[in-house]
Amino acid sequence: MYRTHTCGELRLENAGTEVTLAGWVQTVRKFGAITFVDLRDRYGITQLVFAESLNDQLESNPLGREFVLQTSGVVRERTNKNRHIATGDVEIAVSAFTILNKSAVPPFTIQDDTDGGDDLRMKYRYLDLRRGAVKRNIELRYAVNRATRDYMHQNGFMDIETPFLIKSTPEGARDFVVPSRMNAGQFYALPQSPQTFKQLLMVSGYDRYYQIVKCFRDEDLRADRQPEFTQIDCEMSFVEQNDILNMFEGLVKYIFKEVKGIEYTDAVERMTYDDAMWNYGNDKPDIRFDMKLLNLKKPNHVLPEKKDCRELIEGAGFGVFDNAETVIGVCIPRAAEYSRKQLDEITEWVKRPQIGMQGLVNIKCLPDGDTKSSVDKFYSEDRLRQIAEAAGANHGDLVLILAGKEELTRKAASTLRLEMAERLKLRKADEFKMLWVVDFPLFEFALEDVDGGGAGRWVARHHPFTSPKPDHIPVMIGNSPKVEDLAKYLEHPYAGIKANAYDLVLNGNEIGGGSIRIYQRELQEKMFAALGMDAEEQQHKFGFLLGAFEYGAPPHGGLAFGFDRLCAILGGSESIRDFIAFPKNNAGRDVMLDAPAEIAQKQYDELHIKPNLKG
RNA sequence: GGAUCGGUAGUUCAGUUGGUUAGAAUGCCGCCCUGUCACGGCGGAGGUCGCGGGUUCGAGUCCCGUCCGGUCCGCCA
Repeated sequence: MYRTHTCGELRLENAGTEVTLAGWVQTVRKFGAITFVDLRDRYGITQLVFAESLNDQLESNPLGREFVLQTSGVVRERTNKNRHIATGDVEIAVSAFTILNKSAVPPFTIQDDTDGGDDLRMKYRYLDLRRGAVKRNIELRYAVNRATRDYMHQNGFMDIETPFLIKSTPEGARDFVVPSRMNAGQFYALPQSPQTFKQLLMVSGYDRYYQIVKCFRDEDLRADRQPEFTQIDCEMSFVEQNDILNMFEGLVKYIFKEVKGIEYTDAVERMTYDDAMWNYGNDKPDIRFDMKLLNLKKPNHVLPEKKDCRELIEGAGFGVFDNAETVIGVCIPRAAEYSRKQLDEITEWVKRPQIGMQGLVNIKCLPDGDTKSSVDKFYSEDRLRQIAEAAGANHGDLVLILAGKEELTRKAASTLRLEMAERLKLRKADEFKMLWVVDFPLFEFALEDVDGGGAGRWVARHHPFTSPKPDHIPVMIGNSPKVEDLAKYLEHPYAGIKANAYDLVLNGNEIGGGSIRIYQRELQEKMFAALGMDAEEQQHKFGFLLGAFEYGAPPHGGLAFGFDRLCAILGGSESIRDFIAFPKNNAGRDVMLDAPAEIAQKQYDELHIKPNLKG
């Protein structure tokens, strides 16, 4: 028997018992004739004491960091207790020890505050995973997994596995493909999600399905995006949108309770996409703080008009505002005291290429009620005060105003809002606020081909299986089935046909999204046609689904959560990498394996492919 | 595809207008130390300044290229 206890479980009441422990050497502290060793495993750290009588043995078998050590001895109460660790009341008076394995000196310290950089940690990920900080993330991930499975099981959902080797039907993201050896010249694709399979399972009558499943997308990465990532994928039959929203906000609340011990009792607000864009410039607003955007110009067909604020800025002869497509203000609470230097710094920040604004106008609402602005010479103090009031500013607040092209300005205002909230420490990692964003547009216009002379095309904002809102279905099926007419109806990307689609947003992060699906063949065909697919292509790509819809497909809908991201947010981190045991880097590489890598010529031959490398 | 920051000892970093033998902390090795737990004290070893080219009497430092890593935009739900 290698061990009788773990390194995390011995307490004062175990004093006097003979135990055997096994673990890794965290530190060796030689103190004159006696030697202290901290022995670590997954469960904790226990102090070993080697008395003088063992010195000869230690001399011939010296211990080093990360050696694997088995040791026996009697548990005894410490004379000097350590209050920082759970086992701090006791220590093991070592009577015998065996070095089970030696270790090279690790390239970084195995501690929460390691001295290792990210690159090195990823290369030696198996050592990094020994660190408490990473271990706690992996444990949190398992806790979220377990809570999810509990909740889903309690609510009658079945976990059904779906295949990883499927057919490439690129609609949104680029597919990862796998060459087939037995079918020369043909390829599988790895699923971007089990979307069509879960819909087929609904047709098959498995009316509550879920899966915690790997998905694959061959797109560029970010701190919160990996090429292979995990979703909590769910689908239900005989449900309306509200049934789904209720069921899955319930899931997240259950996870909060089980994993974080947080009773999330508030109702989850439901906000339309249009309202989110109007008030926050963003379809995943962080509503832990207010700071709503003030639209100072009627947005040009971009959003349904809520309130015409033009009179506040028009007629002053300030060309920047007069000529801009959009003018948007953000009220920054308690920031009127910002110095010229600070304002210049923020101005430079919005002028960075990533933001791309030309400049930044400010209005200071001074504590004494006076108003001071960078555009004093164009606007009367009364007018400035009116603008500030419309932005929700009180004495002591600062209003920042951006002007320019609609989409750029809205995005910049949204980013500025988040940045200022970050600086004001309004985005607290231990505060959680959920939000459903509903009524997304069914389509959006992809500009990808426009620069190259193409006309652009309509694509599904969510995916092509999303149902339009019921009162918009006639537009699809009725009198305007043609793409041209549809395009005419959709004058601009933010309006037009709305979908029965919804996202769950947590602290400004999209953690899940889904939709009520199309379940009638005719409507699905119209949808495909709207996306530019002719009958032949529809049959080739999705014939199996259209066929299934002819055999009694029930009304159904569902959603999928980004599991890695959910874990990262619950763990208070922006990056999902530390919540994945073996993640890939920015360029999609596994630096530990050094993958991807070249394959042997024999493998190319078997797969009937050859590389076509330029240069 | 683009922007931006970084690459100097095992590790994390400093390194002045270009100027003697490139430093600190930590880790590692040796010696001392009987209650440490970030132990302490003394000593020591450890460097292709990412790589290639250029400017210069002289380059860690300036210029060009390239590779690697971080973050972001495009892309992606």
